[in-house]
Amino acid sequence: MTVVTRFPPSPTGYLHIGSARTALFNWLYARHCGGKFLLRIEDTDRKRSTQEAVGAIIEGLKWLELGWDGEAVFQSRNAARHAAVAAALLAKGRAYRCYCTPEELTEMREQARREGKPTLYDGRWRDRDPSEAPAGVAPVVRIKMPRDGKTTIADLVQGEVTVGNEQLDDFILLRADGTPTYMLSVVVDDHDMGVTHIIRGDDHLNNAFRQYYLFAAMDWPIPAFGHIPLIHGADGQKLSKRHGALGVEAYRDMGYLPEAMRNYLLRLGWSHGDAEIVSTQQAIEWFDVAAIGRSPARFDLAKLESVNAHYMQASANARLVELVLPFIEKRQGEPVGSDGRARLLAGMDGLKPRAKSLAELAGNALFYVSRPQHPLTNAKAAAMLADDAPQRLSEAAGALAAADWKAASLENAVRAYAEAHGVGLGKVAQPLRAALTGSNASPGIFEVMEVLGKAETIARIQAVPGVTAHA
RNA sequence: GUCCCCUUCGUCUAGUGGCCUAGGACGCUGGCCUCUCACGCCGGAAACAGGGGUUCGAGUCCCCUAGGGGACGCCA
Repeated sequence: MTVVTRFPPSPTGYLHIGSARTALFNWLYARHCGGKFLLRIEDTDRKRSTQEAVGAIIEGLKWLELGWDGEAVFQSRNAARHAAVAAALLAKGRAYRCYCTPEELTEMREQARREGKPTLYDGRWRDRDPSEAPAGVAPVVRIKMPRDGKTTIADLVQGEVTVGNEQLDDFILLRADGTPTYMLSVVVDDHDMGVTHIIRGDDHLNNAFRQYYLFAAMDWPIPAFGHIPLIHGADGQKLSKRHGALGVEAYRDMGYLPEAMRNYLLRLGWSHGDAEIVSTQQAIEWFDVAAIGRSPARFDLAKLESVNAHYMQASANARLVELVLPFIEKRQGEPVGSDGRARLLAGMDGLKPRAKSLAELAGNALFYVSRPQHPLTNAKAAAMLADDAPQRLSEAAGALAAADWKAASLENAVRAYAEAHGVGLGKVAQPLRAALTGSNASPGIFEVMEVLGKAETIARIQAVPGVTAHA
């Protein structure tokens, strides 16, 4: 049997982080089994679905590099088919028309709650003769669910879950206006698309029991279910926009790499022994729904950053330059020239172990594309330029001018200068750092000089107020 | 209110009755390295929610309590 999984977002917003993980798991499982991963846009709620949301979701999946097989299915286009299935169920006697008004249903629920009973539809039209139908009320179509006994689902993640059938009411298949409900649409589409494994958030666990009987009523094979726990915010509460339930594009814009995002999301709920850094290839090989944990996980930005830092260090310098460019250009408001790009590439080895995100990398790399402006805004760096620093810089510039322009020889020159004047290396290196980078923290200063080149280095030193032209 | 699910360091987790004086990772922290900041390396603090069973033996199995989450729509 070929495994077929699907990801069915409703296009009412961006692709948020929990959905992204669900998509990842479905994608991994399909790839692991050599099966298919399908995308279905559940746009049956015409009022809330938007074209922008469809675009955002597709962009999000593409960014995460979770490719789907075949064309995306738009659920709204299958409405006629869904209605036909409801009609078939009606003809088979597995469904019936219900003439209750919304007000009547509300009253029914309120009373049930008052009496401490489950707030479910009581089946009052299940066996009533259609001739009793009130005039002027358009009926809905409801499925006939079993009235007693219990139902057990062997969930791939949760294990065996049993519920009393009295908890399952005759839910609506077709609304009064003839349009299908979610419950009908998913089942019909999952069947028609040949879905074999439904892996989704455990907020759908209850729905599985209802859908189970809908498949059964049509004599369709019942797919396997795997309900994964939801992701919570750092405070343990439901993930909301305040703490992490951002669209994946927000994480992209914060400067996280897609492979880091995948690795982080993978470890949120799934594990393989002590493995932390798991390549996508390795994940496909190892992934198993049974290894997904059953308790909800909290979203932890610090860990994401750490994983991201790992993948940044593993990235090729040229790729990092391309990825960081937009961040730098956004910060300085103008394009980076070819000199700047060349410096970024040459300096990347020193830059990348110092950043956990592309945004941070951009901030640290700014000095390579534009000169520090005096007076420096960085107070600590400004302090390094005080007192006798200008004199040291003037003299050091002289020592530098004679050196071969390589980090090692530049270092030798500065060390020799410091020794000759009886000062620590830091006394010279720190003013140089402030002069060249405008900051008190940077890659190794001799590496910086090499990358900047002789002319630029000397120019930046001479730009420091109080430094006398020497070289 | 009814039903379902969950509960190991702050966080993500390993653990499937003895290998656990509970392991790893992030974070925190002490140190080393050092031109700064990182990286890296070495070390530390830090958890089986509580209570009953079952068993020679329980983090691992059962029950109860507490806490957390989810679902109860003519939304998806």
